[in-house]
Amino acid sequence: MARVKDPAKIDRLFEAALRHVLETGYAGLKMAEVAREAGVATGTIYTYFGGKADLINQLYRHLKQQKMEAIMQEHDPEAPLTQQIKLLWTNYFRDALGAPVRNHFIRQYEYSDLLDEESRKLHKNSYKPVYALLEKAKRAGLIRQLPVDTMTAFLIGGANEIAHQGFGQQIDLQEQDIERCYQLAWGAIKQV
Amino acid sequence: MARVKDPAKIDRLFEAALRHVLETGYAGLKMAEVAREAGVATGTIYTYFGGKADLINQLYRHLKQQKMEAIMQEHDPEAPLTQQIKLLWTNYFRDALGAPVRNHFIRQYEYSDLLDEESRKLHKNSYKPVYALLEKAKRAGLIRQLPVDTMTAFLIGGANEIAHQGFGQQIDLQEQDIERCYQLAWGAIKQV
Amino acid sequence: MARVKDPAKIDRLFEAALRHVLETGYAGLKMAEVAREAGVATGTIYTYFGGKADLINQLYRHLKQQKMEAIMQEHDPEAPLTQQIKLLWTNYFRDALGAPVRNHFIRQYEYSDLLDEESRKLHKNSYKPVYALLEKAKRAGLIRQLPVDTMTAFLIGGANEIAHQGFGQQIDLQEQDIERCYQLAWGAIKQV
Amino acid sequence: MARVKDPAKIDRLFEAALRHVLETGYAGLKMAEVAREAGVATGTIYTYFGGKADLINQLYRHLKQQKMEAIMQEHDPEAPLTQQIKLLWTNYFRDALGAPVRNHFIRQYEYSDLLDEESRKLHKNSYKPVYALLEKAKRAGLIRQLPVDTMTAFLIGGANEIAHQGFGQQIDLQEQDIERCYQLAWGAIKQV
DNA sequence: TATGAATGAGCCTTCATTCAT
DNA sequence: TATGAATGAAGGCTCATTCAT
Repeated sequence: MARVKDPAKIDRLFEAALRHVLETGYAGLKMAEVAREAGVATGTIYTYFGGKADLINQLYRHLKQQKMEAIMQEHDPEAPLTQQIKLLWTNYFRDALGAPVRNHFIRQYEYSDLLDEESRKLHKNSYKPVYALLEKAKRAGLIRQLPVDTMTAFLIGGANEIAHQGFGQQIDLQEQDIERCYQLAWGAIKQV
Repeated sequence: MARVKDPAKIDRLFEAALRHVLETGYAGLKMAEVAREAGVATGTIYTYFGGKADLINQLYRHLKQQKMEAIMQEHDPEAPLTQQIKLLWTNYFRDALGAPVRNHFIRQYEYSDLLDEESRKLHKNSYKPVYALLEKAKRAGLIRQLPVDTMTAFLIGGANEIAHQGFGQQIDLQEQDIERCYQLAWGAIKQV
Repeated sequence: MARVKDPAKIDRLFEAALRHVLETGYAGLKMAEVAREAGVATGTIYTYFGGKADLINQLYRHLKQQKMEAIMQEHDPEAPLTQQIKLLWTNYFRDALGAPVRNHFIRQYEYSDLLDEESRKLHKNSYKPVYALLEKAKRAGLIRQLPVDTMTAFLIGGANEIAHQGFGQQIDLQEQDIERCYQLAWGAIKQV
Repeated sequence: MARVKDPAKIDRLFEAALRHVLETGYAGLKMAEVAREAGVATGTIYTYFGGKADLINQLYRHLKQQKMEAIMQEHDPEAPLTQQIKLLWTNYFRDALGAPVRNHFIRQYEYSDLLDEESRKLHKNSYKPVYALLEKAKRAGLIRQLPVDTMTAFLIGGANEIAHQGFGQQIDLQEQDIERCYQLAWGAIKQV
């Protein structure tokens, strides 16, 4: 009988929230504006979300999940390790440049104390497959014998930096540019 | 004849503002709280700063200048290029880890539209010496033949990433850790 | 589907604003107090008015329109000119004494730079019918051959002065007093 | 030994206060701005005046006294009554047009509750000579047999109105204009 | 006496949230 | 469930007054 919650509204609310929260920050984000841009009444947000903090947390988890899926795209655990590393790095890089707003948001809130328990858990788990892969590669002597989190930092640091620098601009990398960038990243961690 | 403006107040206001703005964001930063923590009355802030935006801009320039000085510390333009690069990178890395709050703040506002003209100019100029150095190294065939901004991204990306991950935690790197990290960074850009 | 805007609130806000603005002046008028006296929350004012300046402008136009209607009450453009003048003057006088607060407010803000374009236009237009009537009377030789704005000043000056002096007191003029006062006003402008 | 209060500063403070209080109202008047325009430090005002209210009261009395002197200029209690009335009216009119700012200020605060006892007393006394003169003229059958305050209202109302309308503009009345205006005023009260 | 930095109460306005419809 | 008017707490900034110099 009663109308049911409308998933399309949630998406529109997510979009509107994301569009603004990076420009204004959490405290500057206006619920009324999010509502207006999503085409719903102010009060309606509270049917879908517990409040501002909940909206941001749900948005975080929504985007984080998208990003994790993007990175694991076509991943084959049976493939050679170097190939797996390259695929994951390339996925990460493409995603960082292709969805800079989403990635900027995730980085911004990753370590903020706005995130609730559930969001934090998701974040923590997101590193696991990468760390596991690098541990294998270490044992295989393919990469340097350094802590995996350090090497991860250098792998994704360059990608994040380029995304950060190009934030707001149109970036149009060719396949060969990606290949070159990967060589930089790989040059950093590969066993010498 | 009257009380004279007290520069120490400015420093205390800077400290208090920095301490809070990263936790709360610009919109969440409360002038009254900054004042209270700096040990002055609310209104006193406005004797030293034009308002919230001006406080943040002056803070940005203050910290950016500190960072630029830290990076150029002991820099010798006559030294061998590889040595110069290593010194600058090491300075950058030490600073990123040693003053994570300051660096986080700078990165946060670097591309925000809160920065005024003067602040933007400072930011723009900050890259010049590094780019110039890398151009020389490229011509000397010491590093890859890639755009200097791309290589810069991979140089500082790892450092930023580690600082970002370790934000809020106590990081205690040994000299040899720094050396190892530099090898990662240098491995990324060095001519193969 | 939601609560609907309540025009009665506007009236209550007008009343409260008028009650205070003459005592305190514009800068001294407190929005919170206006709201409290109107029986609404502070923020509610901003549902109906753009802010303090807008509240005062809308109040001005509201009262000015009331006053204009009061003056033109029962005006008959076909009636003899002297009769028209007498009617308008009497209406003006009755209104000045009967609604001294309203009239004081209008005079106070009439030439202030708080008035926006729309309010100024209203003010400007309000003189037109009186000036037109006096011009006709001049051509008919009924009144002195002097500029109509000068004569208008003497017509309404006495009325305003009495209202001004009696401001805050209870004035209870009899019909014959009004008649006598009109004789003073008419004595000033009538052709000798 | 100690320097003594400087009368020139008082004048400059009066001037600055008068210049602003009409534009902004009492609550909008800024002590710091008055001080700056008078060329003294903010705190110095408090050497000369007890505070904002005292500044305005002293200013009122200062200006009121100036005005009373201007009106009584060349007054000769032995002269014929009609001549005395004409002189006082003319003085009043010239003063209203010649010092519109001063007169506007006086009118504005005349009935405000900002005035202290001393100021109120001065105001009350200022009417006495005019009322006495009109009483004599009434007894002599020169003017209408109406209350003197009513007739006073019509005498000065026109003058005030013209000053009010011309407020802020340059008014340049010729001698003959003044004569004509007096005829209007006299026409109102003279015995018919 | 003069200065102007310092104080902090106070006010306009905003906006997350609630609730009558 | 959807709406948007209503609420009122909170924050940036101002400014009369004080006071150290």
